[in-house]
Amino acid sequence: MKNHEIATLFGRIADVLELKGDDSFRINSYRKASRVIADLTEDIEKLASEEKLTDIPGIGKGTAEKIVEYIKTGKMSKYEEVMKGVSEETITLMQIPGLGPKTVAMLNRELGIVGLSDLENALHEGKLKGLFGIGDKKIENIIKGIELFKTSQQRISIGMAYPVVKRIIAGLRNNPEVKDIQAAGSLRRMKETVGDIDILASGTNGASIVESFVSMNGVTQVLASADTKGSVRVEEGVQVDLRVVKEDEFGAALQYFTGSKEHNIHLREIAKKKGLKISEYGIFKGEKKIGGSMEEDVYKALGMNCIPPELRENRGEIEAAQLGKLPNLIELSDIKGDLHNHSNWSDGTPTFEEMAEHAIKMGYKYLVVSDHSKSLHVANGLKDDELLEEIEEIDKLNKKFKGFTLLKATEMDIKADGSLDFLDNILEKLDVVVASIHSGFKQEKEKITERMIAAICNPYVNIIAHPTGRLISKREGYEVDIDKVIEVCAETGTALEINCYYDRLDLNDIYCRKAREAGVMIAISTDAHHIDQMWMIELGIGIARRGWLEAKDVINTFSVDKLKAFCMKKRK
DNA sequence: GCCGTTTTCGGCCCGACTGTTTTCAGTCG
Ligand SMILES: Nc1nc2c(ncn2[C@H]2C[C@H](O)[C@@H](COP(=O)(O)OP(=O)(O)OP(=O)(O)O)O2)c(=O)[nH]1
Ligand SMILES: [Mg+2]
Ligand SMILES: [Mg+2]
Ligand SMILES: [Zn+2]
Repeated sequence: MKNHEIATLFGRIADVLELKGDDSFRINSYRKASRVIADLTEDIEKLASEEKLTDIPGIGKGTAEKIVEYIKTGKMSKYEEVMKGVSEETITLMQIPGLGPKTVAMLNRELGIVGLSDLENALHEGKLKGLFGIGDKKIENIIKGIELFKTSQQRISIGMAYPVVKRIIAGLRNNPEVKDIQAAGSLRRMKETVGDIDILASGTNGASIVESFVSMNGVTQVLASADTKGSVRVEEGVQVDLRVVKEDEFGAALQYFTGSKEHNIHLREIAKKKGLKISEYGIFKGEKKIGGSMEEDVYKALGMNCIPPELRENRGEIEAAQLGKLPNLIELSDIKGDLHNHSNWSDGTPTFEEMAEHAIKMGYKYLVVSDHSKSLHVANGLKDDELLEEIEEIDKLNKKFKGFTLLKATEMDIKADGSLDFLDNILEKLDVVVASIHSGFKQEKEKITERMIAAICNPYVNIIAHPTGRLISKREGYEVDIDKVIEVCAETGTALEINCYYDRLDLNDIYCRKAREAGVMIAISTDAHHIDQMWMIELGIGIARRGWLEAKDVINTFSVDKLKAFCMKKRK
């Protein structure tokens, strides 16, 4: 798919136009186009051939033409044109905190600064002094910004940020000045990666709260500290921003600070058309404040139900809310079991007993034991006789439980040649069959898709695990025609997994939404190899909610009998 | 550059902080 390339090009055009001082609204349009294309689940070439490009909100005549040109010729003349005489390095300079397009352009014009090393040299030689609009403090700021830029890390998985934010909030609650406190930003929206951690607190003594914040354990660097806000870096490397507001502003501030930016802008536009004004301080009619202590005030004022944070990406949730058609999103308490877990029979650490004990503690009614299969030597995959033995063990153990069942399963390898690791005479003895790809990542898209489809068409295969194979911190997924996979899953009654492991989160939110729209059932599974990974089901719930899933779309909201029936149905 | 049941032209979210700013531009969230 060329989606990613085209989105990148529009983003670049926006950057360069900004540098050149072009109209900010036009720049915004390119940014918006870039974003909607990146979010698209359809292949943009397909949409172009059907002349449906301008149906996409944010894509008009101009951008549509540029897309078509790129698809036809592999080039976008607007891009080539604006990039003339501009270096990529110069664009990167704008990422330095405190350095915006105006300053970078000026430095380039006046001192011929192209990249970071030029800038550092110029600073060293004191060349910035005396330039228009640059004083000592500005220079100081740029030096700090460069340091911050050099040491800042990439976006991290929400799974890494999650424990950090829990720890910080628990710590700050010890300060009695804190009335209300909650995570906001991308973390509250459960976005798969977060750029920073945003926390909102309320109370009258902001200084005390910020003081607790910057002096808490784990802080390695204090980036800012004032009466109503603080910003630190913690030992995990991530930046944490705290804002403190008055109690009666908490709702409006939480709405603002949760974002997303695009969601906020869209809401504010609607408010404006209704003669209202929304800001982080409240909802206003003229001078009069008409709400803002509760978050839902903001949505109520616009005639909407409160939109769940996970949906707030400006991907149609505002329109749905206006029509009263928000989905009834799945919740953690709907989950009755975990559908992908490893024991010490393959590469996991827990015994069956330990797994069951923990599952029961989590309120589950069942747990799927899905150890690896024989081809996966590195993971100590089970051979036929070992799997048969495992089945016997589990059957024995199950007699001890009341209202809880360990389900017999395998995570069967889909081998590089497309064949499966067990024959039907083994598979028929299992309750659930999970299948997944662990090899041949570099194969052609057609080949990988073919392997996947073959597995999906096997009447014993119920769930395809980590369907794209991506690892958030390490690699893109393998090339697979996800549209085709979704289509065949829908036809065959095969479920797709949201793998909850923090570095996978695969399916992601947008594929998940797409699968649901196609009528594919979803399994939310942790793929836990240790007991202490089972909490990650919370991450998967976040992804599911971002994918607009309701409880009825998810097979592990089913009772054990209904789940078994779901699996058996395919065999008939 | 995009968009429209009050508009096909004239808008496009709103506010805080900083600096060398004398009335505001640039940057950020
Ligand atoms: N109204 C409005 N709100 C904004 C704007 N920029 C940021 N916000 C709000 C919404 C964001 O979710 C929130 C926190 O800002 P962040 O830069 O931390 O963004 P966010 O957490 O969404 O993403 P991140 O993962 O940190 O990159 O502030 C803006 O330009 N206008
Ligand atoms: Mg953030
Ligand atoms: Mg932030
Ligand atoms: Zn697994």
